[in-house]
Amino acid sequence: MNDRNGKPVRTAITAEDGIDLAIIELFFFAYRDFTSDPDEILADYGFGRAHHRVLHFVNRMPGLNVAELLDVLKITKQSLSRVLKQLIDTGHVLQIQGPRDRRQRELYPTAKGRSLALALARPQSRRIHDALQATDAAERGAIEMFLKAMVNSESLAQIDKLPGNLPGGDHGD
Amino acid sequence: MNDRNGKPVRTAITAEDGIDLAIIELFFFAYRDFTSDPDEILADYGFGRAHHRVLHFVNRMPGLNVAELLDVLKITKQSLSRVLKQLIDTGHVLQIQGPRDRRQRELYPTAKGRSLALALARPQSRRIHDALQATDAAERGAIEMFLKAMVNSESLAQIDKLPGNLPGGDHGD
DNA sequence: AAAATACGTCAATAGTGCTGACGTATTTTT
DNA sequence: AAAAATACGTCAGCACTATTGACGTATTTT
Repeated sequence: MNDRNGKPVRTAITAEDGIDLAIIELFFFAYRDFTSDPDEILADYGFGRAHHRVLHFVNRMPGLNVAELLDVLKITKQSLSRVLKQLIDTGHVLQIQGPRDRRQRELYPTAKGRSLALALARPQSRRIHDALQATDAAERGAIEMFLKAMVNSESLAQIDKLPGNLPGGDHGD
Repeated sequence: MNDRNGKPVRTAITAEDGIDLAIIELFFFAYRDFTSDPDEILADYGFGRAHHRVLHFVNRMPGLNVAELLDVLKITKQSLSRVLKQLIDTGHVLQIQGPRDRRQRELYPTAKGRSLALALARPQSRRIHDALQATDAAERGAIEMFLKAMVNSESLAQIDKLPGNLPGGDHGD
């Protein structure tokens, strides 16, 4: 049964195969390690990565409603509900009835939720800062441009809605 | 119960908080969209991201044994076992008894496994290529250096073992 | 008054990961 | 040769995130 499906391929995939392996692999390792910092903190609260994402965007767009949050995260409301419920029950997030449309629930962080969001962002920011220590402004621009160009246009629309992000800050093209 | 835990914070976290929000958020969206390309292909096979990772590294380091694979992926053997079993049962990966140490199982892709690995890497490589279209060599170097600097030193050791990656290719510092 | 919308929730399922425990084949150490 | 360590596989149970489908309620729009 070991070789029923043909012989083993003994050569490695390499750059000759026309694949940008270097960046594919760097991206994988970099993102894994990038998320490991907040993961450790979250574990103390019994939270996971989903809580982090919700908390982050509630802090970045206070007052957004549930539909808007689902749109940013691109998950279903059933997935969101448990995570959001836990964040509300633990006093990190508040729901306030929409002033114009009372069907809506506006989401806000509490002071506690703000504090946790910053604690989660801090090690990530430090990692970025350290990684950029010998980087000049032009290089940083190239890095941001690259990351932005890796994003789908739908996601890009979400990014441009975040405060402090100059819409159309795309220097390329 | 809505405001038992204090008042809503109505201001957004911004760069003033000393956090590099731009890159944190770009990294999140970029990685999510980067993985969405292979995810669609994997769904046709009933596979998930874990299968992708195993298949990728088996193709990049043919003949590696189970312990080495666990070391690269940083998961437990129990987590690996289901995923690896499925890849073997579907004829994408072969296990061959280690020649020197017969306790070991060397992992190789089949032609089918190689083909799928390339099919999964291709859209990611194209996305990278497109993102870099207006990028010169120096900028590309800065991007690779940044990604590499984002990685933990333990992970870096793994990267340097991959074929085609000049060990110590770190230009920084 | 009827239809659409925003949201919450119940139920079932899938994929990935974990810890702990145990068994077997094989190699290394004593 | 016997004992210990190693490499691997597997069983069992659990947690987190995400999915689809269905249904209910309050509210707004038509």
